[in-house]
Amino acid sequence: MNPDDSPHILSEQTRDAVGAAEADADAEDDDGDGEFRAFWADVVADEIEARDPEEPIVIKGGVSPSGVAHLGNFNEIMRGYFVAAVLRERGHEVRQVFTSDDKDPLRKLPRKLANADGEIVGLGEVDAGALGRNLGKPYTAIPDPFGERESYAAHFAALLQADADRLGVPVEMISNTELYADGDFDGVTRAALSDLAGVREVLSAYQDKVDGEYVPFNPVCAECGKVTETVTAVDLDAETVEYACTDMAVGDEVIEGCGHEGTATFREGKLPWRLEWPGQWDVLGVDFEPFGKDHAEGSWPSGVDVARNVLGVEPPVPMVYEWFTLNGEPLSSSAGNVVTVPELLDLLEPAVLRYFFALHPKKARDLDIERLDQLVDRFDRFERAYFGEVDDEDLTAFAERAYPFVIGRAADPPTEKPVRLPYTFAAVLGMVDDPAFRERLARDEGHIPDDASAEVIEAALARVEKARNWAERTENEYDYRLQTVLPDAEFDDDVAAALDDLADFVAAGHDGDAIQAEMYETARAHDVDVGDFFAAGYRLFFDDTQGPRLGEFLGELEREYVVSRLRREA
RNA sequence: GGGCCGGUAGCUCAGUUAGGGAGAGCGUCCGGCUUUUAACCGGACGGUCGGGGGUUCGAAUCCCUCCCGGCCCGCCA
Repeated sequence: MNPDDSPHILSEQTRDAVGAAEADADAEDDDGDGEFRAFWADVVADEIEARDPEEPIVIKGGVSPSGVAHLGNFNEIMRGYFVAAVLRERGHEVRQVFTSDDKDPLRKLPRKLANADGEIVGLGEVDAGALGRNLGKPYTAIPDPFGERESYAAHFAALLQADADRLGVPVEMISNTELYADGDFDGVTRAALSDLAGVREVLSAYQDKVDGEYVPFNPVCAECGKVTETVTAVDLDAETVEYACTDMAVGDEVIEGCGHEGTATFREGKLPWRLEWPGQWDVLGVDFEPFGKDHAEGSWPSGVDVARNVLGVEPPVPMVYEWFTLNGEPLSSSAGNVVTVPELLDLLEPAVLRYFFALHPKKARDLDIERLDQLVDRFDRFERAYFGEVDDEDLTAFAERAYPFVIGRAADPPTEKPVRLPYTFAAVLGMVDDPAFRERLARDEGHIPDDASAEVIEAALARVEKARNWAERTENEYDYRLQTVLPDAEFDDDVAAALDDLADFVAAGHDGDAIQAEMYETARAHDVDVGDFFAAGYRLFFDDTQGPRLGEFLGELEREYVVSRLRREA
């Protein structure tokens, strides 16, 4: 492979500066290097433009259906999204596609599945037999274990489509099975099978199994429906192959063939991955494709080779992205360490999630659910930087370029900064349910400007539900709620007497500051430790050992409720 | 063993394209908000930029080397 074919286009120090300069004739640079790019998607877009591609420019992603459409899979869509958005902003017509590689055979049972709502369930909760009986068959030939869609593949594709919709990404889902069925792959298949010696020579450099007998086509057995790998003859004129349905090794397991011998057309089977991937580039005219680092040293080099030397096409601009970890551990659906887009959207706004994908792809990133507040804080700072409120040149340069894409408004960037409640404060507001009360508390803390419109306020308060879900899910220190019924608690006599006195004080009508001060006075008067007294208050109102500054908080509540609660009456 | 990509403060990260001040947020500590608790405001502490060598007037940034981590180097995708 030519060094220029390295997929690490965001890592290299000396890129093809000449090409970039030609593509960007108005770039002003003194030393001849390319224009500085604060946003990686612009670097990629430069590479694409330098090739002078035909329009529409095609951006692809794709995965093989597996158990769960998790956050990592979504790189395939979101990394392309930013490049597509940048190219559109530069005036290009762009088509973003996503191939569901659903003619691949199911090779082993997934441990976990995601239902239509993106919730992760175990195999015990679905018709697992529908999967187990169909090992070896294409995903599109396997019933949906949830019994909702026409196939397992359709179920999985619908999940990703729904996630893309949730994040506002216009992506066109393409079924690989349909590409074969419609004949789109006929030409590629013919090219692969018409020069077997050439294909074997190319592939044997990457795969030990490729020998003088190897035929790069996997027919689907007409008898048992499984994807097979033993082709005994090729008839190019008829566009068919002869095959025998033999056993297939999958790791340590063996998926048994049925022994059937038959004939399959080019549309009744599939190409192996190393040919299929470049085949997709050819068929779909792909100009750019991001892929995970696992492909970087494996199928990418062979794909480049196949594209040029078997199919006679140029491979797309590549981009390797690093993998995410979740809570410090690798994403693994079998180990249960996965998170889906819908799950995350219960915890944060779509813009924050898009921001996460806008960060530099070559860095391995951990998504720490416990520390989700840090991610949101970083987004908020990123947003403030866009509006010129942060004294950080680098961040500001990145934000000025990337922010409009992150919030999905490249065409009409906002001119006013949205009102944002700090995430942990929003979590605190979750302790009460009344929106008006939430608004009053937020105003008291100065998080809502006096002249904010109803729409702005509603948008700001929308974060409260997210943050509250986060506090509940992680059971962290922000997870407390105002108790509507009297918690089960017992107090010493002197604490009880102090609570009664405080109740009288509140009943007499005082504001929050006064109540706060009185709490100290009352505690002293009854010879009660101040900490114990506050703890009693937190127990009564939150059934917890800690909470917000109590006196001022009680001043905001309905007086009658506070008085009766302090008297342990209701 | 070979190749690729990473390694910056306790945590999460920016800065590496374009060599010149080592940074942000969070956490911690101290202080303020009329006397502990969330929030808010101010301040401090905190890093041999993985180690070493080299180039340079000057290196987190370029080169070499070593260490650590992930991925690939069977099959599959």
